[in-house]
Amino acid sequence: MKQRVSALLGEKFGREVVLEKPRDRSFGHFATPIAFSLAKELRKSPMIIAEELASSFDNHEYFSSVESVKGYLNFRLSENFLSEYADWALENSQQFGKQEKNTKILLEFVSANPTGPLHIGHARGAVYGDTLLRLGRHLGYDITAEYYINDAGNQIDLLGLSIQLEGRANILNEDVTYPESYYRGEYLRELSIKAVEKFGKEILSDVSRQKELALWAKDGVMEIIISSLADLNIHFDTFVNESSLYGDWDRVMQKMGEGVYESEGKMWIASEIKGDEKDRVVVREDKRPTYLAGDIVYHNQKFERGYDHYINIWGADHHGYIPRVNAAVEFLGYDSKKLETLLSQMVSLLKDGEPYKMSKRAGNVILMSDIVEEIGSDALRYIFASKKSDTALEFDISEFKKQDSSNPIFYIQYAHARIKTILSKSDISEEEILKSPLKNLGENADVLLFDALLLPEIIEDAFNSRQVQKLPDYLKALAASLHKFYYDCRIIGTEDEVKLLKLLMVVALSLKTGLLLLGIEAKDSMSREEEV
RNA sequence: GCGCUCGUAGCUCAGCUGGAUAGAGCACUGGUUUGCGGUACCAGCGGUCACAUGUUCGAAUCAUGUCGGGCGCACCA
Repeated sequence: MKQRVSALLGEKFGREVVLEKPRDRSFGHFATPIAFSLAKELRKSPMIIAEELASSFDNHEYFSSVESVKGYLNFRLSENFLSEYADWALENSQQFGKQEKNTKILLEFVSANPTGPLHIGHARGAVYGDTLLRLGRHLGYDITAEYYINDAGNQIDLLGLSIQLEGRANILNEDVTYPESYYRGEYLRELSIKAVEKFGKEILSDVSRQKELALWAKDGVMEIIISSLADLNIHFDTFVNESSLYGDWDRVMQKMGEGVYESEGKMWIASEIKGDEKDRVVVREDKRPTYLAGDIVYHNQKFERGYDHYINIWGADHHGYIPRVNAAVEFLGYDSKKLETLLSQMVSLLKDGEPYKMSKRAGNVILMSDIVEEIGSDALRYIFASKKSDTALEFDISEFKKQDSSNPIFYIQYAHARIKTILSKSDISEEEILKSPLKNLGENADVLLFDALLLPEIIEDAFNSRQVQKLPDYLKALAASLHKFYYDCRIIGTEDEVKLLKLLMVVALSLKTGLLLLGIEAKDSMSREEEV
């Protein structure tokens, strides 16, 4: 809708036209301050330019009016335009807001270490990534969702050690002295029990078998991770194991050419000349590769797989890591502009205004699965999708347990359910509703229709700017419009029943489509008894 | 110390490719249709957009500086 108007104006004025939403709806559907920017070139006052421009739109099929107000140019779309667009949307409900794009994107997110269950910080990155994935796919991008499994390096050894400690303490009943760093949490007990079943008790005491134990255990941990992601409606297309990459190391190092060099018995990447603070070690003196080495091979592999664009979603504490990976990509002969790294920031949880207690049982972290159990997947997804991902966030989960308008997710779903209820109560058939033209609706209904039809540009804007919170914001506003309309205007039994029902169908379509893109179920009815 | 980032209503946050009177929810106060789900709606209260300077017809938005918070500054991942 906006694209069409924008294209029309761009053509007419021979320049890019900024279209914005007027603050007050009485100003019209779209507005542009173009007269201000033209004022300088034309050496005329913005008011006069706006007047002239406005009058040049007389009787245009798209607009019922074009007015100039204080130098702004305000457009009001015609009923014909809106009605035809609504018809199209209802007829192609599966396609509403969809596009075709010939771009292949590799989206890597979560990629949490396979050493323990996901915690609340991981959940944010997971929701953010999955929401982007859904938005992008809806817009027609061919996106692959990938999880990178760090199954090499110290943390894997630590996993083996931690299972042994747990098993020795609880199965062999030994007095165990705990080292400074090891993993803790309930999942280790289960893993140690299963390990004994599979390998026998000896594996708990044999230090030389730590690695064997860990490599077996990480698959179990990945199962836990994958299943808790599935609870959030998040699924990955591909998994890449870090351990599988090192066979390629020599070839990749060759490919880096002068990007790597040897010094002090170690291999370094010359990342400083590519804008990093300093050069970094990639292979230690004892020949063990560093974490960066794995990432270099991994990114090489990504680029060799031939995507048009790459997106990584990382925890914000890794932001210092971006320059060195970009440097490696450049040395490998690829365009680092194709690699986009987005950050997901810390989360602090409150419950009833108090800091949420970390669970000892879980090893002093807040488990994602605990929160999902407490407030549900829909609410958790909504919370993370509704805030900018790259700023720190604090939220109180008690707010999302309420069953009233203070809980936005409830509020939106209730709007959808209200529409479904009305539609089911009316005697008019769906066919009849669809045939009826959306004309002479009156001002309130007209506003609602326009709001509902705005969804496609919201989706596009949210994805392109990577600011997924624009979608939940929109849905909340649309739900508010609906509730207000519902309150003001009776529908069943009125003369306008047919077309008002059609209007509501358009609203429901946008709500449902929008919720789906957030990975949230659009309910057809709300039950009062239901307590999350 | 250096780098990144944030500072908007009592609280949690939107708004930031410069544009019309700075928004929402919560909290607080007061109201609502002889009606389709009141699980809703309306109104009020509440702001020096951290501070300063600059650029501009126009700055919450851009630039510079100051103050304050967070994160990073590994041959850990």
